[in-house]
Amino acid sequence: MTLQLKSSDFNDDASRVARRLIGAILLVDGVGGRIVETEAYDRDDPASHCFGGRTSRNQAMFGPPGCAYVYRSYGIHWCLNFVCREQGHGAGVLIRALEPLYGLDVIRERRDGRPLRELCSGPGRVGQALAIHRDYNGHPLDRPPFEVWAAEAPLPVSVGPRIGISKAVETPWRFGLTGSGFLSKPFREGAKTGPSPKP
DNA sequence: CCTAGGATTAGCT
DNA sequence: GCTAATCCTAGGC
Repeated sequence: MTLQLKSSDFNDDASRVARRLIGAILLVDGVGGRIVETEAYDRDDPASHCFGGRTSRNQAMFGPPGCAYVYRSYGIHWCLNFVCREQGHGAGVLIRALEPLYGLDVIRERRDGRPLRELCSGPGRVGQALAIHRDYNGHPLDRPPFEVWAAEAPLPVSVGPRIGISKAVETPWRFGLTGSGFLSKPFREGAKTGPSPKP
């Protein structure tokens, strides 16, 4: 944990940011862990909340890069995204899963004592574990309560289609730490890219 | 104004 | 595998 990401690190294509975030450490009030799964969403992407332009819900995604975009999912869950690209573009990275490492007691309590594997393995679970809520919408990620620390070494990253969407279902903008036991779902075999572990 | 449906999860069959 | 839970936005009239 040596390099804290700043807003300029997010001024890039969402897919590149999404891949680069695998292995990074995300903390909210000191609680969190290693990011093991992300998805990219862009403006000209029918699956994105930004598709069709600016609305009251998605306005944070059109704000400065390196801020949070928080949305309510299925009326139940709060999901966390990192805003990407230049201000006004409309792009983001959904944080889909963490390997919980910091503040485990707090996380377990918020997650009702569920098993370790189920604490942060899904976007709604991440939201609950880190106590994400609407007041964080638009909040800069390089200021408290957020901290995002860069991954320290190149890691094996799996790539595949995004989950739970009905449009652009084939776009391979889901990224995951290869072999992690904390993914929301496994990746198809052979969906690897970047450095891979020796067989 | 009205309402369909969603970047999900947990619990049950 | 199936589906209820639950809110609120976005889009239609």
